[in-house]
Amino acid sequence: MATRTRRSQRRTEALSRERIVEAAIELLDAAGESGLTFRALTERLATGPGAIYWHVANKGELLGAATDAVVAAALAAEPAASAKSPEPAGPAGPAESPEAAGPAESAGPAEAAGPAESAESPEAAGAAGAAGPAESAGSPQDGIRAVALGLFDAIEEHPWLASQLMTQLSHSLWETVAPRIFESVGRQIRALGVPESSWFAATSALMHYILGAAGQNATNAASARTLGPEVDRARFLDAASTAWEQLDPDDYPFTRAVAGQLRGHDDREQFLAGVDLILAGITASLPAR
Amino acid sequence: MATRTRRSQRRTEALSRERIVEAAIELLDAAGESGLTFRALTERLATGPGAIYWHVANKGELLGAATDAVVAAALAAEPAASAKSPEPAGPAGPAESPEAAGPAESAGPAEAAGPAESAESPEAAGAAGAAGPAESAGSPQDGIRAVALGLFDAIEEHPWLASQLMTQLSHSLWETVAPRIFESVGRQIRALGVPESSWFAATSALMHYILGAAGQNATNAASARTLGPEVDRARFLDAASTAWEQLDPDDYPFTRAVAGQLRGHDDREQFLAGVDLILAGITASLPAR
DNA sequence: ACCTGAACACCGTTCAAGT
DNA sequence: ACCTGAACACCGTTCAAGT
Repeated sequence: MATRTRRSQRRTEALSRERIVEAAIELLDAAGESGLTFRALTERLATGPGAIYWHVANKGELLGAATDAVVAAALAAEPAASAKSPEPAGPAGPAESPEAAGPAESAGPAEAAGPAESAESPEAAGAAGAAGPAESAGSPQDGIRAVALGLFDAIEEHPWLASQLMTQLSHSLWETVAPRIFESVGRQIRALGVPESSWFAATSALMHYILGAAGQNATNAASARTLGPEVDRARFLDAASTAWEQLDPDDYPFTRAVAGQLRGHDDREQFLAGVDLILAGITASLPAR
Repeated sequence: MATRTRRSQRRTEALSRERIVEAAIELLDAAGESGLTFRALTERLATGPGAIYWHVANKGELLGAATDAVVAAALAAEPAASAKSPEPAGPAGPAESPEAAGPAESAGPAEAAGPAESAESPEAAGAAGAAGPAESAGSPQDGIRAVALGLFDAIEEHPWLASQLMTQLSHSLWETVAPRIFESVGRQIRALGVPESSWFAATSALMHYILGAAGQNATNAASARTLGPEVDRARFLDAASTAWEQLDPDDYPFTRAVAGQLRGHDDREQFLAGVDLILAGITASLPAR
């Protein structure tokens, strides 16, 4: 049974690119990258493949649009590209408007980001104002941590996102999602007092770390989920840690020594420690105040 | 024409897991991840799919084996797991021996790594000896740069590697390739004088950055290659840079300001600058000597 | 302008059968 | 023990045809 319309499909509101992207994100979240299929999509949207191809060029473009929508939503709480925040969805990029905000958010495991909101760059202080409900700390460091955690959480909620951002980062994504991330991270770098000649290098380094670490974490989480439906994150780390402890002592002395730290570590904490490490490197090479 | 045996296939030496992995790497290098097909594999090896499935469980395992082989080769010049370097290929891991060295190396663009070889950790100084033909510098920093460049080059030569390492990093890879990288990077971290309690965090941060940055770079290089068969890397950066310069000034002031640096930058140099940034952060938080 | 759905070429994987 | 190759279920994409 349940062959059709798991979703009570009114199917009044005509097909649109937005609806297709929304459905694609839902499928990706539910079943990973292999879950996004034109067959599954047509069933969920109650159409034929031709209808989808009328709105979307191919699967790659659809993946790109889904990626952009989720990243935009993740950075929306941030002061990134939101000088005109109240309006529904102004066309942010130059070419093909990128689907507005993200659907399928659903506030996952109840706790969500935490800090967020926070700092605008000092020299443009008038714009941000005191609108934050929470603490709204001020330092650029806090701003960077907030952006980093925003992406970290988005990738954890949408594990397929890591692969897209890291390695599918096609031409079109370079022109839509890369600027979003660069802008959010870079404003804080600028606020930190980094000299302009180092902006690109510092921002790139941070972005690479953030995507790398968040991606790895999401993969581990996904692996853990696959092993057993629940309980399992600790079990996964425990298994990996045990395997490391059994490596050849001559070939892998360091890895064996570090196996215990693998077992005990908290992903989120470790992630932020890495961010702070890079921030320490950046501030250490800052010109004298 | 040319339907069969593009490769003059003697086909005497029986099929083996090694030959299959070797052929898989060749296909991946030649045509990317989508180029690895059981059909293409059977043609190149002059067999049927059943023969391959007798040696290999499925495509995922084959990808994992290819990944492990290439990473092992990339780190082989390093002092990682090579206490017994002359011997052909001792079984390094505990389970399923990992294919020995990498085939398909072919010394790409004639120049290759550069530094490499270099330092063993000080407290085991006797083992390394003065065997290096080149400069063989000594500092742990140089060691880390060498490991980082080794992986950077491997990913550039095998662009499919990034995606495997970043997001396909399945259970089995955690137990074969992750320790290789951890060991190579971690020994230098230890030699740097980082306190043991921070080994895991520091090594992880570096590894995430290395994989993230190298992966991004490989993707860009691949995108550039797709646009035009040659010339193109500069053209690709130029196009992206121009697109960034045309972003909305209100929404993307930082990204616009940094577009010029995107155009001019050298991937390799930028990559090493990021490594040094993290090293600066690590040494900055070192306990007083 | 927008949608339908059969059809095409291709994919990973299986398996009865051979040697 | 190792290999063959037809067959199966599924995939992305196309396209003549409808409204």
